[in-house]
Amino acid sequence: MIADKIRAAFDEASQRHTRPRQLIAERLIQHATSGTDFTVDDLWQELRKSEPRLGRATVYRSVEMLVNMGLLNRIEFGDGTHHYRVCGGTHHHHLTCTQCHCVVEVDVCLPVEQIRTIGSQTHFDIEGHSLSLFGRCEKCRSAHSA
Amino acid sequence: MIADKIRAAFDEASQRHTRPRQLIAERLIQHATSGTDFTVDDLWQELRKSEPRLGRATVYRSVEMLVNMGLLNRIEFGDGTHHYRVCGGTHHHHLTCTQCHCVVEVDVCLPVEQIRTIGSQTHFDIEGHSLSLFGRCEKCRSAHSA
DNA sequence: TTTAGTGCAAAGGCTTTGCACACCG
DNA sequence: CGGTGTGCAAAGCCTTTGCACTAAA
Repeated sequence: MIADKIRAAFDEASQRHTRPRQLIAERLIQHATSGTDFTVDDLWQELRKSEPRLGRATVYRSVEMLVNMGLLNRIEFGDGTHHYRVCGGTHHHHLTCTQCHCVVEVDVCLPVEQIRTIGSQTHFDIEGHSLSLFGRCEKCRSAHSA
Repeated sequence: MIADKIRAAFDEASQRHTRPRQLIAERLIQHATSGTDFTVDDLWQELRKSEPRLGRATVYRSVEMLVNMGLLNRIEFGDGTHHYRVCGGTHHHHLTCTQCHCVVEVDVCLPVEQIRTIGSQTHFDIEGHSLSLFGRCEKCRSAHSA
């Protein structure tokens, strides 16, 4: 379960159970459950509601840690902005609406043997890939169909 | 030819042939020819050698314009940095070395019918996609094989 | 001459860092 | 208590903006 993974990640990376990290973990679990993505600032604003003194830097530090541990996925948009998203582990990619920035998980992927071929052609040791699809979601299409 | 495309892009988007734009075009043609990618700052530094008074903002403005016209491709790295690259038009993707950041063009791509399927499943009007492969290039692998 | 395009410097946004303090164990 | 983790504010980066000026047409 994702909630356990998040808590385990904090445990593994640190020596103390602090209130800020508990709050961050809780909020991330909610995001994981609802499948919503967020910016560091989103997260900070949300957390500040219940803990006004929580520092922005703390949020940045936790997010960085979780990204390094592979629990949080950084989604880059073409315009240089980016969101984060809890990634439970299964390999998947994202389809983002270019208008409202909503994100949907998709399970398209590159054929494995194609990746292998590229690896041997280029003499690269291929470690990973990221695939982003862009388009307009149903809502935005109908809203702007005029 | 790519050189013509770059010049044509400047012509189309503007009314005057200025020295800064000529210099930028020239430099981009070189990058296109050698297949090297670059940051805005790289480009600015290079141009400053021959034209010390050339402003950073001018480079930013030109790069933005060319990205919008599809002639320059912004490559996002996982760590939030990004490079630009002259893209002659043919559809392709990039394989980047996670160690030295060198970039190779590859012609892998998602099967078209998969994209279509996703579109209808998600009710998105899919407009495009970006695919990045990461790995370690031959040089870096042998250098660090120890 | 006219005004698009430029250079400069200041302002902006996001992120990181330094440091004293708090608080977990 | 001891030291990790925190909050705060300052500093850093990269990028954009405002504005007076330059130089293409």
